Amino acid sequence: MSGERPEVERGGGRGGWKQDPAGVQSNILAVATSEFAANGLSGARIDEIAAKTRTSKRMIYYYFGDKEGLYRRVLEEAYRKIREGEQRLDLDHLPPPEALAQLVKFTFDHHSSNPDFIRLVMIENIHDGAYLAQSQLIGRLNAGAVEKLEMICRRGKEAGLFREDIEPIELHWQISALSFFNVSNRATFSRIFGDRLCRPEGQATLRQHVVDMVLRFALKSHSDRRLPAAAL
Amino acid sequence: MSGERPEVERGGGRGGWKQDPAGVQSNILAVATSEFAANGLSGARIDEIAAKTRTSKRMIYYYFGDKEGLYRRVLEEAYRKIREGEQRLDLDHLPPPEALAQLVKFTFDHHSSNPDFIRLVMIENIHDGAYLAQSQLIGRLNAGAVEKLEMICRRGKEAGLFREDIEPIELHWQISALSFFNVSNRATFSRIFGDRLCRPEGQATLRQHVVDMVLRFALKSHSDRRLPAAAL
Amino acid sequence: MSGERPEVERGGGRGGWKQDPAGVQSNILAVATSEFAANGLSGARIDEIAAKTRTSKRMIYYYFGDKEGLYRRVLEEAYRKIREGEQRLDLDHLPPPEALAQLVKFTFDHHSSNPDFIRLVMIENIHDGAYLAQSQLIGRLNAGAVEKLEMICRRGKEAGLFREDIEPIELHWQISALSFFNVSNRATFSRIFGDRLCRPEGQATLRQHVVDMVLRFALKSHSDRRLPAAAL
Amino acid sequence: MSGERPEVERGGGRGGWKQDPAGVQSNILAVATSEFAANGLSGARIDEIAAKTRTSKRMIYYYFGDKEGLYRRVLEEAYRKIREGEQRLDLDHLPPPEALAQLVKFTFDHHSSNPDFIRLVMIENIHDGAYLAQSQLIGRLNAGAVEKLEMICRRGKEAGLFREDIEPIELHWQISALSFFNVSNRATFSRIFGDRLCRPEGQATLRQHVVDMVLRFALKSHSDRRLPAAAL
DNA sequence: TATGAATGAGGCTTCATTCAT
DNA sequence: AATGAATGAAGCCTCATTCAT
Repeated sequence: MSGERPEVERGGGRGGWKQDPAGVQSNILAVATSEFAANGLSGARIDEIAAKTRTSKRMIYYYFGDKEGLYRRVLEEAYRKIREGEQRLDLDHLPPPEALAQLVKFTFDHHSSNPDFIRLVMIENIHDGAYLAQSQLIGRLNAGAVEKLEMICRRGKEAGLFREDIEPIELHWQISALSFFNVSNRATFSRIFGDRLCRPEGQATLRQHVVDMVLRFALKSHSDRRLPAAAL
Repeated sequence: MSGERPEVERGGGRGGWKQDPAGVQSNILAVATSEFAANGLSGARIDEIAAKTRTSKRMIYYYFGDKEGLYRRVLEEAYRKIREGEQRLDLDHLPPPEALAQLVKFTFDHHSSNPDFIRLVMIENIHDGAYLAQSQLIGRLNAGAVEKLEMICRRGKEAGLFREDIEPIELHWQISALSFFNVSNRATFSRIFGDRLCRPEGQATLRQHVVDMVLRFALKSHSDRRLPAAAL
Repeated sequence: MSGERPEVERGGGRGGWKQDPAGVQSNILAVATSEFAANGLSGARIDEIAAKTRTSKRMIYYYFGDKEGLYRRVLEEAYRKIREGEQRLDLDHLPPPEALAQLVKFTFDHHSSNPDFIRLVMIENIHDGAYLAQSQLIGRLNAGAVEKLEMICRRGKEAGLFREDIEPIELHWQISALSFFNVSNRATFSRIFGDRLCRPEGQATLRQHVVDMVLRFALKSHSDRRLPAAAL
Repeated sequence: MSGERPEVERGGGRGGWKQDPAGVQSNILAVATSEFAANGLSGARIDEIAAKTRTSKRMIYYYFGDKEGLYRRVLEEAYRKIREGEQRLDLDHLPPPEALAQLVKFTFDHHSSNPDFIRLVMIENIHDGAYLAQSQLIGRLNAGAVEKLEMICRRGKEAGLFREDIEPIELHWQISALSFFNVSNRATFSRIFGDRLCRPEGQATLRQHVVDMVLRFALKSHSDRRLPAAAL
């Protein structure tokens, strides 16, 4: 997300990016994404965004109407790219516990590699999700976000490996919480408790333990098998 | 944190709050806390804060220097109050698993009841923890933030109930992640997946499952007991 | 400098001065020159400047960035105009003593007719020349400021009329001192000693005596001719 | 002037400078002198002055009424000290040309050693001498400022050494101009033409040449003796 | 004689946005 | 499809000064 400017290639060697509406727009969006991610909605500056763009401030208004319109589009694009990434994951051929472990690892890594997305979601939450609510696109996109987990859970329960009371959406909540927090609160956490958990070894451990945590929660244990579910 | 104005009692109904520097300052801080929590550092307006205060804009600068100075103090006070709340929790008399469960529940509830604090931490993370880094106070305060967990872990391991490779700081990370996300991402999560998990019953379930998750992670299971620690 | 507004002609009476960036800028500069000259850098008010302009306060920031940026440009323009005036003086055809006399008279008159320039230089000196130091332009402009004196001195010495130890730069210092002080300290001097020297007759005498002073200093006298240079 | 705080000795070792109105006032004046000299009337800050004082801002108002009142007193004190210094010069026993030379050297050095005074006069000129005009004290003080020159001129003319048309007040103007400019315009002059004339050797030369210049102007030369005065 | 607390007015600057072509 | 010039509104902050004891 951050710094990504695929459209720079567009226009070839003739410097002819003018008259390339799509290129101009995606250039603006790329710059705006970094700026909003870095500074928030109110903290980002249209002038700053324009300056880092290959066009002018005027074009931002031309294509996106106003600051909020630009922010909304940035948010939509961010969700779209993230969901696209998730789609590429194929877990159907794995045994359910393994599939779940892979999904957790993937989520953890994916969040970790997309800090701008995380920051945009944080920012959107600061705004009570008001802009997300306005977007039809995001609603549609996220419908399929728990599909994979639903499939895994179903298969896990059918195989008698997963506890019966496991709910896909809650599992999603838990996996998200642990993967999201890892990026969102890195700054304050490491300033207070040191950056050991943020360094590569710490991250590897954390990642493995998040997998463990989710599996231990979802899988039937010896005791679960002997006890009624309500006992816990 | 939010809405708390202990100084309102001072001076009573006779308007005698003049010449009450401490009261004026804490009034400003209370208002500023809500405003910064609601709108972020750049989004908050000094004029707006001043208007909701019983004093004038000028006094904000008199006591706090500038907007960032006020924000820094708000952040400090927020951490101070939170840590004060945590201090009141006494878990030494409980068996380790029970103590851990209580700590998790407390954290979950505490975060849930202090959304302004959560928002301030989110905001501070958007700013890369830059203001937190400037505060000596917060550094000192948080030194003791994992003390309780250290005690619980030590007792749990001595009793042979906790896995030997459990680390207090990591446990703190996990508990925080799950409790923090519950508040921080409520807006986007519920707009995407519905608000079932946010409603009272959903919250109760989530809370119990967070406890479960942490305990299942920390406690030795039947299989752990039979296998060497390295097996996991 | 003061009151000069060449751009007023642009656009005529039809109000068509919009879309005339150069005109707007020079209008701002003209007004700002008077205001800074009258009140100093800290004493001048952007609001006041804007009010006397045909455009708005906003445009000042649009074109000059901030108050100091405007002041810097004012200073640059002031030096530029002064140096331009000096360039128009042609002294090569006069015998050296006469040329020197003309140069002194010109400087005396020039300073006298450009009190705003004098005040700006006073103000800049109060600021330790900090803004002048930032300007590349002024450095370049002043490179040629003593050229005329160098020529006169060379010719004067070659003709055996000027003392050999006369230095152009020092002569410039002396001429400047006497011409500058005449304007810069007029207020205090006349309030203390009366305004006789400031009235036309007084100024005429002063002017003539400044010429005398400089010539007596630069020219070989009867006694100089008979004595070795070191005797003085 | 600058940094001079004679009252620091007052109060002895008992730290008892409280209840020492005169000491407090002169402390304020000393600080205010530096600040006004450094920053001008509008540039100086009451807060800054107060902070560098051993009392509080409130006392400045207590003793001096307002900012302008303080400035006026600073100006008065500055003139008083300068004139006091001048009084100590005794030239009556010297032959007139020598006396004049001594007076010029003294003035040149005196200005050079009192840059804060020079700056205050520059600042006062920026304000058109308005505050000086309000001060009765300064009027009285300066009455005697040309007395010495009057005496020297009278003696010089009586001895047939000085030109008859030399006027004390004009001579004062010339000496002042050259000595004042040396300090007042040092910043801009040296930034434009290099600091050669400001370094010790340059200053020594300049000083000697100012003496020469004044003497050559005042003294009858061979040619003056032979020609009628009007010829020049 | 002295003072800590408080302040209205006005300063500089920035912001997202629109005008007019 | 694109743009240089212009802008009203509002932001943050500072200033000299006074209040009340």
